Amino acid sequence: MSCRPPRTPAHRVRRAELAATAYAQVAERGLEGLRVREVAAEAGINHATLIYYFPTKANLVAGVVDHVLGLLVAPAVTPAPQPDQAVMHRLAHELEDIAARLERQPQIFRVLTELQLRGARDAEVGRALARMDDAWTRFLVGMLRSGIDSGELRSDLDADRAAGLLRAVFRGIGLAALRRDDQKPRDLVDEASKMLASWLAARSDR
Amino acid sequence: MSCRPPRTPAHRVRRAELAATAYAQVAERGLEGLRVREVAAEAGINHATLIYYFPTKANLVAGVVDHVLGLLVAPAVTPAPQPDQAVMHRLAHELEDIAARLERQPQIFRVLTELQLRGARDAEVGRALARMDDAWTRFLVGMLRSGIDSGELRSDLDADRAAGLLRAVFRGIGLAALRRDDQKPRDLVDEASKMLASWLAARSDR
Amino acid sequence: MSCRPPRTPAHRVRRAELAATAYAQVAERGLEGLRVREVAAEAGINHATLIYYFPTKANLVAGVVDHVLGLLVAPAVTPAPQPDQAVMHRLAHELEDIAARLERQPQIFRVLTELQLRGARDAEVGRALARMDDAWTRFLVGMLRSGIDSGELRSDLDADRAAGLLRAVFRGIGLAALRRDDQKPRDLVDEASKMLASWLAARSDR
Amino acid sequence: MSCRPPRTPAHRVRRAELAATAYAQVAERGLEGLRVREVAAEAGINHATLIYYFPTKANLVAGVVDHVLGLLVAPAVTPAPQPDQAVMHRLAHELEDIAARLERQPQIFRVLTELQLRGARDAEVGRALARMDDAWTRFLVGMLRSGIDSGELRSDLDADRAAGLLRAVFRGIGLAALRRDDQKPRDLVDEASKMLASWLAARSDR
DNA sequence: TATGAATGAGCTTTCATTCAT
DNA sequence: TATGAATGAAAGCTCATTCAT
Repeated sequence: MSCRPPRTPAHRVRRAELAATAYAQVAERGLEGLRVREVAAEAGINHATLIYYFPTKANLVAGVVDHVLGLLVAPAVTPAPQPDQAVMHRLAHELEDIAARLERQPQIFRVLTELQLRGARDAEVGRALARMDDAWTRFLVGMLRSGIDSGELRSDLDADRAAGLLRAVFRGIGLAALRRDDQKPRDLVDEASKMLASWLAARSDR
Repeated sequence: MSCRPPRTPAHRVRRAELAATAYAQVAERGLEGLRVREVAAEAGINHATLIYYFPTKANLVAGVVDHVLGLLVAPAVTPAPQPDQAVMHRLAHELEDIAARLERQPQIFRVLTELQLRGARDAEVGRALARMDDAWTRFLVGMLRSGIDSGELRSDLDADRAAGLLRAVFRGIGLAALRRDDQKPRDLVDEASKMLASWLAARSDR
Repeated sequence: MSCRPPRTPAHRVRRAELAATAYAQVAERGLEGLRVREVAAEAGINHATLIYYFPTKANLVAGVVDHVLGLLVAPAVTPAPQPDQAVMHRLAHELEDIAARLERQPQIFRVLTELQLRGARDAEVGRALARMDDAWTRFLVGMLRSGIDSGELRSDLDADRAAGLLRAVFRGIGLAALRRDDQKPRDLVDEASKMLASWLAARSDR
Repeated sequence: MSCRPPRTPAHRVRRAELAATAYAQVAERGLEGLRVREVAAEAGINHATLIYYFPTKANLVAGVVDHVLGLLVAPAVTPAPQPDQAVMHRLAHELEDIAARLERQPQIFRVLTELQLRGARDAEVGRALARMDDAWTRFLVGMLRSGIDSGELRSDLDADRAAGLLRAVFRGIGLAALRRDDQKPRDLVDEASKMLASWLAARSDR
């Protein structure tokens, strides 16, 4: 409280490392099971030292939020297609990205859900997630609009409403990570790809 | 612990009431914020009395699970269509049901998500949810199969995979309740209805 | 509090039975582990019914005291020798009695020790035990005096001091029940018999 | 639980002090009346601080056990006689030691009895007491053997059985502390000294 | 920077006891 | 007599946070 820690690069790096450790704990035990002492022990430092970097537990949770958002915007497994490519191709890439995450780091969806639930009661978490959601929505709307304009997508599509549904579909697929014995994420994504194509694509055969 | 209370009808009713109170608390403050004393206070009884009905907190959470499952199988807002009706009609009814819940009791999706997260770490909760999920899956698969057999749905549909995606879509729509300022649930559901139709329905025009 | 239960014979019998049940619980789990509900459950009645017979837990403990004292004065395994028999013979009988109890119902010494510890802090229990102890002391002193008078015991014996030591020896032997893997009670008693003889008996060989 | 406190000398000292406080509480109110909060209050610290040193109540009880054993092996009031002195003299010293404790710190016998009772149900406590008892037995047996070999004690003595009875006698004398209005411990010990002499000593006059 | 020690608010659970029926 | 329901006073324990060094 007296002297806030400096924002040197080394400090930032350390904070990021500790936030990653906290993220791992949340993935394992849930936000409810997050313990300051446990995170510090996992990081091999004294709990008071952790508090030096994150003065309150809320700060630590904010660090976890940052970490998750960082993971989400991180370079996907496959290189992102250019904006000038076909919309259906770009959507397929998004689905591919989700499938890859579901296979390699399913915890991210779990932690994200934990944070969304908390966001409803914690204004700071809520705002951060809302920002991310808005950015995602804008991205989807833009993509859909360009597809509609180019004639690749159905002309009677409402970009805003369609983006809302797209988000719901993606979210729903991500939530499959919460079931243990679910079917292969790959199958789910392949089927979703067909569904979206039949829904969005302009009917060239008419 | 020594002498368990009897299972008289009155006792069951009381337990159900208290579970409902606990459910409301979870909806408001999350599973993490569930407090035995708070639930008792809300119900206007001593906390020890609550423990008389639910000897442990885990029991109380199990009561919340039962309550949620009860809500989910409760008679939907509109009368359920008969199994001999068109599949698309029945699917539309499912969507309608979700929309109605999203408008009238959105907490149910919030609590359900809380329970799913806990289910990953709490075997008892996990089992109960898995049972529900399995029943839902069987229901969807059966519906899709009958549609495929009758020629109403695309003949090349894989009922199991399609049911998996359907579940994901429904789940994703339900999760819209976690966002505060989302678009109208009705719009989301209407759009989803179109999407599912274009995906599942046999192309009579070909 | 309003109406104390009647003292009918049936009532007394029931109280005695319940006290015996409580005694068994104390033997098993200690005075600290005595639970009103547990005793009631063991007796197959509602805990409130037990409270009807023993309005407070202290009453129940008093009942256990009575039960233990009853066991102690109960007809010993072998018929008690007449007061006109040799003192050493009567002492040997006392030792035999302890040995028999150590073999058949060692719990009695355990419970007795529990009660003695409590008696230091609970006036009611303390008084009851003190009465018993006094009676025992008087018995021993009388026996020793008659032996001294008759010339069977050493003439220079101080009956009061000797009785005190006798009590200590008996108590110490009884406490052997608190050790699990102790030597055979029989050996202990036999050895004690020799020790007391060499200490108390008049030296006829001098 | 996560990060156990270090075992620095200062820490050990503090633990010992707190264990002594707990010991005093047990002496005053019994093991049953031992309260973590009460001990902390008596020590002038917050109860959570006490838990910092003794993470569980069982740990605290173990600390009390250690404290008692430490008191028992502590340098007796009078300097311990050398092993080459007469056995009867050494036995007399043991009795003297008990008498001194009975007069100066009678609580030790009370607490010891509490612990013995608990040891029957608490494996950890039981083991610690068994170790002490074994050591004591070995000490007595060794002493008796040397006396028998040197001709100071009766040649027909069975060292093991005699040690068992000796232990019982000592224990019984120690238990005199549980009675409030008992005779002087000194008288008891003097009488016991005579008794043991007549029992153990070789009859030089025969 | 880093740490061990210390703290207070609050949690679930236990249990003897009371009471209306 | 007998019972199920209800209660309040604790109890042990957890944990984020503070602080002196």
